[in-house]
Amino acid sequence: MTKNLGPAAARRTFDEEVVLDAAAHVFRKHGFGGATVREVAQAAGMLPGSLHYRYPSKEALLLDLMERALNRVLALGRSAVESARDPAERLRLGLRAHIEALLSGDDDFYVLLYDWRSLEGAAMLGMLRLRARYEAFWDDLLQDAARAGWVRPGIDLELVRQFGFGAMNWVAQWRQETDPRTPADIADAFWSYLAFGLLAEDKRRGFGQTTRKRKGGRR
Amino acid sequence: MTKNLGPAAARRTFDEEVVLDAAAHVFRKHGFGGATVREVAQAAGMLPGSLHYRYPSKEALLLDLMERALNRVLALGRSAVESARDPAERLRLGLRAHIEALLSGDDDFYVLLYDWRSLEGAAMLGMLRLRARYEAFWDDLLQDAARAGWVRPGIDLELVRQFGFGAMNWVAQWRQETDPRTPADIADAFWSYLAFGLLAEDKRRGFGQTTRKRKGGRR
DNA sequence: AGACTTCTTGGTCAAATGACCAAGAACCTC
DNA sequence: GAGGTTCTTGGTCATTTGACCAAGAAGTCT
Repeated sequence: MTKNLGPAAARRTFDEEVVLDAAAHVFRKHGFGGATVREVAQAAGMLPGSLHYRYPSKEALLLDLMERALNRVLALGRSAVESARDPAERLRLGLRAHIEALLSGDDDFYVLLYDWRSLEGAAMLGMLRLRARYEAFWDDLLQDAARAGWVRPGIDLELVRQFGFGAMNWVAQWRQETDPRTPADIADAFWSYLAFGLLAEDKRRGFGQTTRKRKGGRR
Repeated sequence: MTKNLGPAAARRTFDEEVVLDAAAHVFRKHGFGGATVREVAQAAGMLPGSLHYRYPSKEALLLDLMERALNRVLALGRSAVESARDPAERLRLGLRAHIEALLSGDDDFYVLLYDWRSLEGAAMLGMLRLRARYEAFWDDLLQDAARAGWVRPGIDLELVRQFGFGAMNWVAQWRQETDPRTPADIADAFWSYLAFGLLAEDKRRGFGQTTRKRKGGRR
């Protein structure tokens, strides 16, 4: 299967992948707190000592894992989006990429989503910095769309990003393997709801089209 | 503070609340797997033995806790919604109630959101049944709106529910105590985005207003 | 106040857990 | 194939963990 990739270093990275895959699987199943290094080792096909040789602590595993996850979504998002110039289309493609990543079966993303609270101190800060890059990726997409006049006025783009993140990430929670909707179906439906809204044409009058009764001023 | 509510039974329920509050706090902080019964006991102001007297196991705590959480959101949602007849307004009020609950500081909801994976077997099934009641509450709201002609055709209401759940629940993740937006602000903004969509008026032509390229047929 | 129930105390117990390591096997390089 | 490096083995070790309990204290009721 995996032919000889060259000398030692290559196998080392390969091994690391295997270990992180195992960790992702176990952490996803039990949560970081509930998982044991022994089970990770077993899932990786090695003894606990061998795992310890590669990773000195459980937390180190979590860190590398979440970093890998973040790099992966970011890479997938960027590559998905680059094929289109149109800002709205780029948003749609980004949405697709994110949801397809989540539903690809890669356990990494679940750990990224659900074990955030297990990070501490510097580890947390590092992750936040990395996460900020992904958020910036989306903010760019949104701002490009807004600048090109695609977005109706009065919309808080940061709120939209969070709104979208929530909707997308939640898919990992509810979507079953047996669901007839493909990831792309779901993404496109989400895009359509988000872009056009739910209301029927004849019901769109009579409501403030931006938030009603604003409280604080814009920041 | 808490005046004598009457005889023993009252204090017992009060005690149980205290214990569940403590459990909610600890589970939220470390996750169910990472939390210890000792810490729960301490947070509840009692020795581990006393906690054991009330709850025979850690899992029993989780169960009661999640049940309480589910009953709470459901009750809050129902009561928020009953003041309006208009289907769109009822949706907006439901959204508000859900988000305000999440941001109220009640730890229960975080446990409900993040420790689902710690449930097993019958416990899981029981929770699913309870959760279904909350989902049904929302489906009713959505179907009422659709039946009254508020929703543009071709929209998958179940998908909309999940879409909304995701957006709402995610708020618990990102919203900081220092955020100038009130929970109601956020809820109303979400409602506006969901109802009207993001696109500017002049950009709404030329796209299929429902999902493009449907794959499977409608179920 | 006496009888009874409820709850707490302070601890035990076996199992699990994260971290660690000495000794040796496997591998690589020259 | 010798010498050095990398990795594995099989285990140890101090803690922590969930569960449990006998004995007594506190509360309740009549």
